[in-house]
Amino acid sequence: MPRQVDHADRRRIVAEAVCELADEHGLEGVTLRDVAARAQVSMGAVQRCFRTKEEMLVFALGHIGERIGSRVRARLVRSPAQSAATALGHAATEVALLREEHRAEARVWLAFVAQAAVSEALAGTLKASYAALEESFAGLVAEALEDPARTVPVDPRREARTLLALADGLTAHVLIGHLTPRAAQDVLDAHLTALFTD
Amino acid sequence: MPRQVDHADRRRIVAEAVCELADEHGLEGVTLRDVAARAQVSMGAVQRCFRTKEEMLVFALGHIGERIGSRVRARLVRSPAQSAATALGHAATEVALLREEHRAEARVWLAFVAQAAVSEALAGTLKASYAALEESFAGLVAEALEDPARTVPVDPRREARTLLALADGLTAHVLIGHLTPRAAQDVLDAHLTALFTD
DNA sequence: ACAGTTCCGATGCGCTCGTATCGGAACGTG
DNA sequence: CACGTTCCGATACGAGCGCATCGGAACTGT
Repeated sequence: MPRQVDHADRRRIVAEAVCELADEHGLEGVTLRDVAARAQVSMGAVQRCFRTKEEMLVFALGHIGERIGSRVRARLVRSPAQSAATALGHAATEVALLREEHRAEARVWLAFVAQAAVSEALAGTLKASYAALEESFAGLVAEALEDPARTVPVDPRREARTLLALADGLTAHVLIGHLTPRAAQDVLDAHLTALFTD
Repeated sequence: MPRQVDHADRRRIVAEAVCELADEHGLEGVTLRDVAARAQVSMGAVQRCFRTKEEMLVFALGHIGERIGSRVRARLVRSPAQSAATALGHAATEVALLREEHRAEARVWLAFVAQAAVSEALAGTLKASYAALEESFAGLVAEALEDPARTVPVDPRREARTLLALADGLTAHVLIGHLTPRAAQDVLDAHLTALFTD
């Protein structure tokens, strides 16, 4: 067996470059040449890792989805003593990518979501990510609201979907400058408070 | 004065073509040639209406924003006798573009939102549309919740922002296939019900 | 009818894109 | 130390892009 290369690792490096460029110029500003340059490899190397550009984009989407998902999961288990409600608030904030240092990820994610509306391959990857998030959220909502003294019954799945959609919508509105991150956080907090005080 | 052409009208026709193509192949699938062909005019005519492609896209965004906005406004005044709460529900459904026949508009809108995250020109137009919607919604929320018997005070502006973000998030989730239109409508209805029964 | 102005369809240019190709560098193996 | 395999950098290619150009069609006012 002659010269071998860690393909998995290179794919990750390339995916990072894709995300950086998508953050700066949008998804359509991502070209193979620029990606290769940013990743400090040759175009040939990129082509060896991914047969086509679409394959590269799909991998990059999965990569960033994995990163966000694992950060959310980390938030959920960091402090086992916290209430489910608190955990849910943290996780939702994480999903909404409101913190300044995650603005880039938010832009990339939004670009992928828009593209997924017309690309079956991207849509599949995205749906998997969202399904996993919805599951996590639904579990947390159920746990946080299992108080038998509640006057109004709540559908955990529906509340999870609400939270997820709200987080995504807030992310978009922050990105285009309609809301400040602070205002978005305020909206999110108010929604959660209302959810847990009914 | 020699031969004259209704430029405003042609711009509208071209904008329609832009939206149709953006719906089918995403915003980056929109080329001047395809737009001209779809609008049944020559490329030269398109170039006469819009100096650059970006100018064309900005106009198209404004055009579709105007269409959606006026539809929302129509919903708000159609039946003056309806309660503010009902009007708000209708308007929110309209903004979320959940009805099948508006799916195309939703895809176009999402494409523009994503692009606006990296394009100042588009972001400006979008912000104006959202600001107007938020204003309308905030007014309706205030009207619907002016019941002095309410136990918990509500910030109309914040609720308007919540509603707007939720609607946008739901739109995106429907487009990528994570939610069915029915499920999205269900989420929206539940949110409004909770808002008006607290 | 003619002159003057506006408009636009056709065409070309320069560029960038994604992809295909291939010769040689790199390296484990016998 | 060659040999064989794997890898990749450089380059070529055809397609498609946005944009510029321009000659003549179309139409108005005289």
